[in-house]
Amino acid sequence: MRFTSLLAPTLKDDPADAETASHKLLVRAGMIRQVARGIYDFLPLGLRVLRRVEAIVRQELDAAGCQEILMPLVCPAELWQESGRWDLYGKELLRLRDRQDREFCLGPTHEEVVTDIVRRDIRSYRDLPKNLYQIQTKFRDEIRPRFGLMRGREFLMKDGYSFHVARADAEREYHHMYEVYGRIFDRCGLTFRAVEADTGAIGGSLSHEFQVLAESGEDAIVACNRCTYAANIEKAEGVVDSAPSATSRARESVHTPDQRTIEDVARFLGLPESAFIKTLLFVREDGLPVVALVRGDHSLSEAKLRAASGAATLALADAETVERLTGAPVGFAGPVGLEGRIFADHALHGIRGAACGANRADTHLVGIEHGRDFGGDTTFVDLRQAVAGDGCARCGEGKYGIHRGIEVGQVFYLGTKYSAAMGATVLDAAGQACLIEMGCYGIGISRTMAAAVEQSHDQNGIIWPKALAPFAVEIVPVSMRDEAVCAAADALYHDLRAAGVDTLIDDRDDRPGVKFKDADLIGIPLRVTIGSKGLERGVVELRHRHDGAVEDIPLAAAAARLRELAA
RNA sequence: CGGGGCGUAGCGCAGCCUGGUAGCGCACCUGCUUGGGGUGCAGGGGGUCGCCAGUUCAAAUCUGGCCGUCCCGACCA
Repeated sequence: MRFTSLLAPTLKDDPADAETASHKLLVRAGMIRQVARGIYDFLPLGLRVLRRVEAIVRQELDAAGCQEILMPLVCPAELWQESGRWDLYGKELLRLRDRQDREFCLGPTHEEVVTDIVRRDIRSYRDLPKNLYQIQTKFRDEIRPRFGLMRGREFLMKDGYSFHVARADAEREYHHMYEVYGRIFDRCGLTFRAVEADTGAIGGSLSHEFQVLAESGEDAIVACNRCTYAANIEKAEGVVDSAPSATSRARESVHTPDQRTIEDVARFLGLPESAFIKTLLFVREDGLPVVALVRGDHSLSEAKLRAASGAATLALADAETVERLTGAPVGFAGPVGLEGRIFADHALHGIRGAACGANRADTHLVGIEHGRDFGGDTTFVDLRQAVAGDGCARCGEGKYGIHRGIEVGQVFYLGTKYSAAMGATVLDAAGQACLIEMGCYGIGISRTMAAAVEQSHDQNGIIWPKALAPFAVEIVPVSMRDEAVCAAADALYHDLRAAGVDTLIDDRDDRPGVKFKDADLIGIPLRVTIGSKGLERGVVELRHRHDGAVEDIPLAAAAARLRELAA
């Protein structure tokens, strides 16, 4: 490709609306442009990178026995109503009506549609297993799109679905996909970790996320420093020392005017935060209130509460609901005498001498004791969000460290959630109808592109991993007005193209400094500079973007050398 | 949805407080110059100042509403 025919509008200044490295650099390098909030154009260079990620994903999936299909972006409401997600998915699901006033949505994921395919056309266990995937633009009307491609509303995603008769086979496929995902992200040149994950609203029972490690990541993940255990923080179980056991004492109520937060009340009463019972009220999607209790110095993992309470979604109760449930304004809730489904973290089991809200305005209780004052109808589960330094729940020896990650892929074992809701069955060998066992597997293609930039850039621009770079080699003729330089650059360009090396030649009539800056910004791995001084000695300069290493190579051997390096 | 910021030329910004002919840098066009890390000089084109209403002799500037966008929070296969 000649630079003069390429649309690559590079910018000197960071765009004012960009925060993260990938957002700034992808815009500056002329790869993407924002069209609307969370919606982007991909310009030629950006599209090339996107295609590279796609190609790797396709190759690995096809090699793993998956088949590519393409499902519609616009999906009929009926399918979503059948699975129940039309009502559960919330505003993230962009709904629209056609001219006949029929309801549709823009598909944010395709479990319903793919299950519909399978139930219509697969009748027999002999037709299984199948693993179907698509690479398609998705739309989710995110509450808060941000960070450029990292959390867009419209984005490119690979979503795949597996169908088996036997659960054991389905689980084997899950582990198979887990391996394939590792190969895909390895080939992309990314540093990542596969971590155990919450299954969230999509349901199912087993899930891993593939997290690209980067400071700017939106997710927190914990990893043991002794064993291989790693998990999303919302899922990770951590071992914590139990609270210093206080002596049992009589329950009494104390006047705590306007002391609402644990921090306030702890200071007011002169008690450690760990002596408090934090009481949080939520409302399930069906309106049922759910109460969570955690120790005052701990944070609640909503994902764990969601799992424990069997909720598809949970929302923190608003002030009005809190008053209705506790009879007190926000800030004075406590478990004593509270009705409803109550879940308490293990750390509260056997607690004594604790403090909590009294369910009365400006009042707290002290001397609270598990068993005596609360706990009769309380379910004790793990609700606490792990923190750095917690003991590892898996090996029992290591400690947790916390890392930031960008979720680029996730695999789920779904079981029969969708096949049951939508009646997807096959006849087994005995002629019995049985529900199909499903798995689903996603990769954020455009997000992977952004994650690569987050992980690999410097002050001057992007440093593309070889496998994702828009071109393998960039040729920079120092001057377009020097015939010998132009001839040599052109010859090399043609040799490389003939050898199948993706090559960009910067044939703009610009100063060399301009070309060097743009080359660094765009981030092609290999740069060949051809100038009159070098040509006099029969050499050109080869510069490696990733480490800045520079070497002179004979012009005559340049094509062969570059082909070797680019392979 | 709650809180905050911003909206002036393609990009980055000043001007707004204190109303009076719309400016700077980059980019772009022309000429010369320069040619191994964003050359230098000279000339030039380009803006209904987000939109609508109001106040005023006069609004980029003051007031109200709306829209867009960014950040924080709630949320998130």
